[in-house]
Formats: sequence, structure tokens, C-alpha cells
Amino acid sequence: MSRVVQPGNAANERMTGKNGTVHISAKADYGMRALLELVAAYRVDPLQLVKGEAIATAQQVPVKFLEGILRQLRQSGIVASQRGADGGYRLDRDPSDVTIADVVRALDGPLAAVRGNRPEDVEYPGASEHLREVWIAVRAAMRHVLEGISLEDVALNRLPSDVTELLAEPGAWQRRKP
Amino acid sequence: MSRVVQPGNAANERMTGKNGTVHISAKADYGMRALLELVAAYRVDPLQLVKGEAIATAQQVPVKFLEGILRQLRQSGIVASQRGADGGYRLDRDPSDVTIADVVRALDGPLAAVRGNRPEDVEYPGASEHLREVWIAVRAAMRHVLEGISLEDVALNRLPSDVTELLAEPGAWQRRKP
DNA sequence: TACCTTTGCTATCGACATACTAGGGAAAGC
DNA sequence: GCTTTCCCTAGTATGTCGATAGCAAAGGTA
Repeated sequence: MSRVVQPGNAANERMTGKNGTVHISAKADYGMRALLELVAAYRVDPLQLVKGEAIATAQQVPVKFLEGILRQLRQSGIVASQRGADGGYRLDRDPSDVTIADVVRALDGPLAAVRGNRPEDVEYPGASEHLREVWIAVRAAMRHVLEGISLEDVALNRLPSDVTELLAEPGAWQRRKP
Repeated sequence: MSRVVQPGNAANERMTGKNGTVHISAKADYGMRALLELVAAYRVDPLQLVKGEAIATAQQVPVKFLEGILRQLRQSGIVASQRGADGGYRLDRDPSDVTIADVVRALDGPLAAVRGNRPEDVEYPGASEHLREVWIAVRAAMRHVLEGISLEDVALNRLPSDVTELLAEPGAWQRRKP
């Protein structure tokens, strides 16, 4: 509808709808951004509360949608909340103790799936006998990255060394030729 | 109408539609399996044609759906086809020259997306300034695995060393505790 | 030529997920 | 009480995904 485009992707091509085998959903993206706002507050005072609307305006995210995300994060024990005037949200765990995988799993469920099944559950006949190992490896790579980065790492821009090596690979910042 | 997945039912559950931020679609899964059948034929005779229905029954995949997949793979230059009696499909490139990333891109488009946009296109304000690096790293990790494995590697079960290291990680074959 | 086989293509379908919005209700504090 | 804030359920628009049907086009065979 109103095409809420991020302030960075100007005259690029439209990628309408869901695209990509690894897809960071709006929930995961908004959730991470909300949590990074809470990390900033946490570093001032670990018990400081931030209102949902403050987070929403700071990150330019629909406020009612964000409320649902924050509720899920609370139910997963990542965030604590308080109601009433001067209420709000805060981190309930140390930022160094919450990984991106924690956040993604809390909001979107399991990291990886093959046709809706867990990778270790699929069976392959005949010539595709060893395909399962491939999907397991994909999931393992995903876990390796997402479980190795904490909220603190992102907030302070201090990513693990193997992750920065990934970023230093040639062409990591460009898209592949179609 | 609880859509809750029973955790104890191992054999046949479907996990309720699409799930997972890395999702290997039916197209990618079926496409890989079809190609591995074609690799087996290729090793006998690189020009040998295999009928769509033969592939479908060998891999237990819906025929008409597979036809569309094979057509996409032909349009991407991965397979060749011939019509008429004694027609069929064959690999059009050497199995060592086709990576899993090639297949996935041919069938499902770009490897990674953040809310439908390319990871390098999203822009983050304030506290989430460095979130983009994370998504870029996720995509780089995906590329590193999928561009490093060829059809031949899977057919002969000779995965690259860094991939087998991923598979040897403790817990790689088990799901994480919910 | 007529006929059969096999791929090529388009259109369509139901089911479900995604990304929201609406409109309240419940608690905390003054 | 009253206000503020989070909590919750339900609903909607849109799109994708997995799959099927039907027919056209290309190639071989008699």
C-alpha cells in the first residue's frame, strides 16, 4: 500500500513481496532495531524504561505492529515491560547475553526449514542421497553467524573476527550478477 | 483450531506451511534432486536425455510441478531439453561447474533479502546503525556455503573442507531447544 | 501425411503467511 | 477516579507457494 520505503533505496528496482531463500522478515528487522534502542538505554541505566512509541518514532516503525513484536520478545524473556504512566520496555538480559539467533527464533521460529520440515527430517532417495547434508550445513552456517553475534556486538560495532572476515570477502557488499 | 505442531510426532508432520528465515523452497529442493538425477545420467553419457516423468518418479515429485522447474533451469542455461519422442532433459554444463547457489538463484531469485529489499540497500537510523553489516554477513555466509558446493560435490559426497567442518560442529544435526 | 510422444507455456486454484490496522481491555501510578 | 501505558484479539489486504489443467509446439515414426 503506502509503500513505506526505507530512506536508502532510492531508484532501485522493486522487490515486491517476499524474495530470497534467507529472508529477514519485518518482525525480525523491527525487533532487532527496537532491541538496539533498548541497548542504548540499558547502557545508561539497566532499569530504564523506554516507551513503545518512543522506539517506534526513533526507528520509524509502525507503532501497533511494534507493540506485538515487543510482546513476543517479552514472552521470550528478552524484554521486560511495565504498564501505566512512566511505563515502557527494557532489556531483561544483558546485551552480551542475547544473540541475534535468540531474537530471530523468538519472532519467526526455527532458523531453517526445508519445504516446511526440519532439515534433519527430510529423506532423499537414490541420486539425491546426500542432499540432506547440504541443508544441514546451510543451517549450521546460519547458526554459526547468528548465534555468534550478541546485541552488544552490534551496538558497539564489534563483530566476531570470523564475521568480519566474511564482510571482508571480495564482493560481499555487492549483489551477484543476475 | 490450534495449528500447534506436536513435538512428539516425528514421522510425517508438515510444520505448518512456511517456517524459518532460511527456507529451502519446494522448487529449490525438487530442482536439486532433479539435477542430481541428471548428474547420474551425465556420468554415463553427458548427452543422455532423461524424461521428466522418469525424474519425477525417481524422486517422488509431482510431474507437472517439476516440468516448470526444469523449464526454469533450462532458461538459466543449467539444463538442456529436447521435445518429441525420445526427448527429455540433460545437464548443459559440467556438474563441477554448477553450484547450489546457481540452482537456488535460478529458481528462487536472490539468496538473501531484508524485508524484500537487498541487504545493502537498507538504511538504519540511530541506535541500529550497524545492523546492516549483520545482514550482509548473513548473506556472505550463505554465499560462502552455497557457492562453494557443486552438483558434483553433492553427487560424490565430497563436500569442501570448511563445509564438513560445519557439519562436525557439536549439535549440528540436532535442533535447538525451543 | 497422419499420428504419437514429449516438452513449452499460460492460466488458474486453494491454502497460508506476511505486514499491517482497529478497537478495545487491564494494570500501574497519581 | 483518571490518565497513561502496555496487553490482547480479531480482522484485512496482498502476495507467495505448491500444485494442476489444458493446449500449443517440436520432434520422431509409419
